[in-house]
Amino acid sequence: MDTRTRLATLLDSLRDKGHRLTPQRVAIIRTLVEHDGHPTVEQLHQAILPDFPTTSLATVYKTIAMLKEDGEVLELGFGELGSRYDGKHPEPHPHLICTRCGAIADYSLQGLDELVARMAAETGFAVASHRFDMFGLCPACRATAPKPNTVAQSDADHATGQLPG
Amino acid sequence: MDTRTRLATLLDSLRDKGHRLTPQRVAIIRTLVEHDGHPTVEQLHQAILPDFPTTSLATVYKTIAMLKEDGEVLELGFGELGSRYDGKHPEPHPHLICTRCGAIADYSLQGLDELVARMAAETGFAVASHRFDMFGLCPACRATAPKPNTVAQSDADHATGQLPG
DNA sequence: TTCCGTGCAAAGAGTTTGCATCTGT
DNA sequence: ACAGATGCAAACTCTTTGCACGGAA
Repeated sequence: MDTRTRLATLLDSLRDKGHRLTPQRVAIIRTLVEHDGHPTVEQLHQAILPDFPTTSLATVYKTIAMLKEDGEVLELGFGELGSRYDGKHPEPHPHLICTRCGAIADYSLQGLDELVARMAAETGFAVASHRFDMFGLCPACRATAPKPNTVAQSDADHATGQLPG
Repeated sequence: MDTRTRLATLLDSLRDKGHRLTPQRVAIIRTLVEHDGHPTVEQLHQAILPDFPTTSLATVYKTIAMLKEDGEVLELGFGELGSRYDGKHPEPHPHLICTRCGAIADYSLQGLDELVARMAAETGFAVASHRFDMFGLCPACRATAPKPNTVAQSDADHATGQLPG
């Protein structure tokens, strides 16, 4: 599903559920769906301010809360990196997080769902969702890093994109 | 390694690194290592208050920060469940989290490290650590739950223990 | 004796909430 | 018209920090 279809489908779905499509909401959702990374609440807010200068942070939080309830956004809470959101691919999938530049790359691992199902069967848990994240240095930071183990953090954005998987 | 050995080794290691072994620290660390679950900061604090009534929350946080730096405790940050700590097995391992009663069970999945290594090789990331959590209903809550999909949260403690894995 | 650790209180960040106003339907 | 959304500010939780006192080594 391409971004345009995803946006239209999402908006339809929200309308069907009785949610109102205010300009602010549409702007937030559009940004979320079109964003090629894993934006923070702050980034979403900044992105729509030019179009809707009075939009408050609270509205962004409320809109995200609504989307979360409907399962239309994946929330990635990190301790220090803050919370990031993925409105493009709301289904659980592995992430690779660079502890130096903060880049977050998606990865699709075939067979993961089966693995989760197997663990569920073995333990008796009814697994509804999961989270699989890996932390380390992205290729770019690896090349630049003084020492391969040094862990720092910055806001470099040279690798905020996706990985083929 | 049994709990007793783990405690002694950890204390030795801290001493070797020049940290002072105050009674409060020893109490916090002992509780952390002996705890059969994944205690919160608050729980650790409450646990040592009977022995050291003046201990502050700040000291617990500072002690945990020290242990984290030394890699002697695994921090599990959850959005709503708060942060939990594992001082028994600080190495990354999968967890099964019950979204109804809050129970957190450990699980050891053989072959996980190889899987992570494979993903690292494919993506070029230098993976230093990872996190793999599954969310759903534990066996006990499954049996009690009105509907298998209902997700609620409480502080039931009927299943805070470990799973064989 | 010397720092490091402790404990209190204040500060801080991120997120949520109450409420009056506004608006999509 | 009216239920629902917005925006502002206050509140809230969890965690960190500054600083003077106290205690481990």
